[in-house]
Amino acid sequence: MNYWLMKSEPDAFSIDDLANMPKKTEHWDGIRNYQVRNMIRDDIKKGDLVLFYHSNCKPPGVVGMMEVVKEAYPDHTAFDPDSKYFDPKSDPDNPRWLMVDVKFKKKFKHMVSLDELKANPALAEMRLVQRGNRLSILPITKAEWDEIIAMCGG
DNA sequence: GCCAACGTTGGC
DNA sequence: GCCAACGTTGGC
Repeated sequence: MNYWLMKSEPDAFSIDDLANMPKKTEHWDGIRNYQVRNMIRDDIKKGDLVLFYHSNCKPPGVVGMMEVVKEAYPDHTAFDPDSKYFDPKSDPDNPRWLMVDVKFKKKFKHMVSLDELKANPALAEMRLVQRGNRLSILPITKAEWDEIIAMCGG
């Protein structure tokens, strides 16, 4: 069992949007970074738990929890010329981009803002709070997961 | 294979 | 809207 953090801009797709999906489940599409693609391909497993992070908003922070319910499969938006994620170099016979499906588990009573994450010494090693981090999916240790769950008020 | 130009992310 | 960080592209 691994732990992850996934970022989304709430204007585009928020935790409430996920909670309102049929079966509270959606595919996490649009990943166009090779490091993140490799994590999806190799490391993200069914049953893994994921923090939902709202980025590029006020305030940014962790707002809830979800679970991986389907492991890596081709990201079909790469083949759709009308999609903003269209990538003409992704061959349907050898897809370059992958995605997983995630299911809503819980919205935190108290969102854990980026400021709070940065202020907690136990989380100083998280890549999220280090400068220059731009990956949209990050691995989280069990200790970090437990720390953040303790901060969110359940 | 170097590296400048360019595009994107995301906090502020 | 600014801009630092940094990944990607493409000329050479």
